[in-house]
Amino acid sequence: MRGKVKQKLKDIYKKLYCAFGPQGWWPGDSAFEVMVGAILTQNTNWQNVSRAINNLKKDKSLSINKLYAMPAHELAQLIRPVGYYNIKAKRLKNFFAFLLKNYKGNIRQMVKKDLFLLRKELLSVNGVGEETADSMLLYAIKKPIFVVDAYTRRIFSRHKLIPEGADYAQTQELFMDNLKADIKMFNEYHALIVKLGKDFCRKQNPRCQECPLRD
DNA sequence: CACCAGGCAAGTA
DNA sequence: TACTTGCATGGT
Repeated sequence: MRGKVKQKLKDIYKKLYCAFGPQGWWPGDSAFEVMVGAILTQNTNWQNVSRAINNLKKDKSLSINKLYAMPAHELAQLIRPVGYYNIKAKRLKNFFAFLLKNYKGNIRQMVKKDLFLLRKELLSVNGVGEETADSMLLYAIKKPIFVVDAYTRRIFSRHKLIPEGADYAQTQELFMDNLKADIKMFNEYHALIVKLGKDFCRKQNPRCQECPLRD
């Protein structure tokens, strides 16, 4: 019975990968940039995040020391395109404070830490929730953890692999309990789910008929 | 015009 | 515990 689920998850991955190819996530020049992007992208599209990050680069302030020292209202203006810019400026600052206090601002020092201990620490930062924490862990410091988002729950509950209204942990367990902990595959799988969701599963999207998962 | 995008925390009952 | 609401820009 469980074997069927494993096979189904593998098949879906294969179909997505064949249909869309590797997505090459996460765009970013450094682990720090990826982590900043993880907070900026909350409930927003990547194009807007890209603009905000370009603003930070153009201002030569994309470093923890510069950003931590910058007044919140000034940071907020630079990240304006992402929306929710006031609250996200605070969230970034909370995260920087955490990074400075616990790791001397050095992300390399996080890598040694136990995965689930580190996850718990990240979740203690106000503004870092489960998806943001897992995105940081998988995409910034290459830990084997599966990232869940709204698309993941929608698509996999419709395919009856998780119950309707399954929570984050339950959805994550579907993948972590039934797939080998392969960092590269987790990376692509989540990105492919997002790609599928964006292109085929939006409300009012007539392309649903062409969905690669359709039988 | 409506609706959505790679969420999260705080408030309410 | 389980809903609801605020946060806000930019694309379709």
